[in-house]
Amino acid sequence: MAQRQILFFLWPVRRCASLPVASRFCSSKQTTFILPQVNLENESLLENLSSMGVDLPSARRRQPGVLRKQLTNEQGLAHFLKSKGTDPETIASIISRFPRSITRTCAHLEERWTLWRNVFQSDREVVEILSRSPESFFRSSDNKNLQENLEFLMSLGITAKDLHRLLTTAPRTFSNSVELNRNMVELLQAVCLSLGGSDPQQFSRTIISRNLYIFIRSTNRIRANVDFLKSSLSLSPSEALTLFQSHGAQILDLSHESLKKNSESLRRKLQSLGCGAGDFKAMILNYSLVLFISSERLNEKLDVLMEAGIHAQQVVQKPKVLDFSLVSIRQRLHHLSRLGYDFQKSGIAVLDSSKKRFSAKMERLGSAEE
DNA sequence: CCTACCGGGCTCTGCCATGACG
DNA sequence: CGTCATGGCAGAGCCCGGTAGG
Repeated sequence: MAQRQILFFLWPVRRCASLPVASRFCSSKQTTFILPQVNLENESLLENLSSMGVDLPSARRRQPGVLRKQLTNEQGLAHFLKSKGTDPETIASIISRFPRSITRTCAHLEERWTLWRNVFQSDREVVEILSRSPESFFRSSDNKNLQENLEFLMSLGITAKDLHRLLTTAPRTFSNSVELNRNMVELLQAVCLSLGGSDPQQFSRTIISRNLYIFIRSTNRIRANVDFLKSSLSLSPSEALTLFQSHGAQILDLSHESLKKNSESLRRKLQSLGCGAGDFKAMILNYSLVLFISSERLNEKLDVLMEAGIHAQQVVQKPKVLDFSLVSIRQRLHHLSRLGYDFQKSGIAVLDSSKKRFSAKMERLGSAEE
């Protein structure tokens, strides 16, 4: 505690203001000693925001500097958002979560909105994304970059539908610099070429379509994961090309440490169940998303399946059954065991089906007994 | 009727560090 | 120096149904 106070004293004043605990400390006599005027918040701005229902402590914690500005456009922003169909509570929430939004001019907002509307069918859609993630819309003030981004993304030849999915799912992609997005595409194409692929354009399109988060990951992460999967599974170039263009595209955005951890854990687990390196590889190639599941959860799922008399080999061949929740898996195993279902004879595919299909199957099995 | 295969839907923001800039 | 813009990170699944072909 004593150390924290010393730190506050040594830090520049703005650091204090970004910490909730310190705000009182900063406005006390200590502050006037360090920096007299500059640190003052704009009282009329505070009143304005407050009357709009903005959560001031939250705004202060996030972007303290905005509250000290003399020129802001909160009224213009509110009016603008309202005209697009945003309700007052949402507007307040947007400002509370991304205060810098009130520094944008009306002309800027109008322009940016028009650019977004190139991709979205209605104002309603944009409002939904805005209320979900104000930062995605407001973090950058560079409309020219946004324009170039749109042109760049379209130049990749991704379909209008995929562009829409991309920006609905990962709106931050819009606010990345074009260079950053371009770097990612170039990385993907380089990966394709290094694997002897013949169509790097198509390769990158496919990965983007299958992994909508790709642009909000760092190229370092993607590169590290690509290299790790290639080496840890000893993938041949064509195996790698196939994997990354199918379900493997999605596991690229796992944090590198998690990917390694989950991967090692699964390898050990399979080993303990009597499976070899070939089985490990086969399982990943069959359904690489098993690497998404945390090691504890995955181990538990495997244990539950083994206890039900299923062989590890069967799961290796059909890892998609691990895609279902533990609760679902347990329930289904319970139902099946009551019917005396024989997994060795009938396989485990029954576990990998929708609720509707599973129930229908149960009914057929049930009535067949009587 | 059945299964295998496949792809899609949901959703993923909010925070921090750092360099640029005035 | 303060503020802004930008890059990067943590966290860690589940479920549905179209369709081809037996």
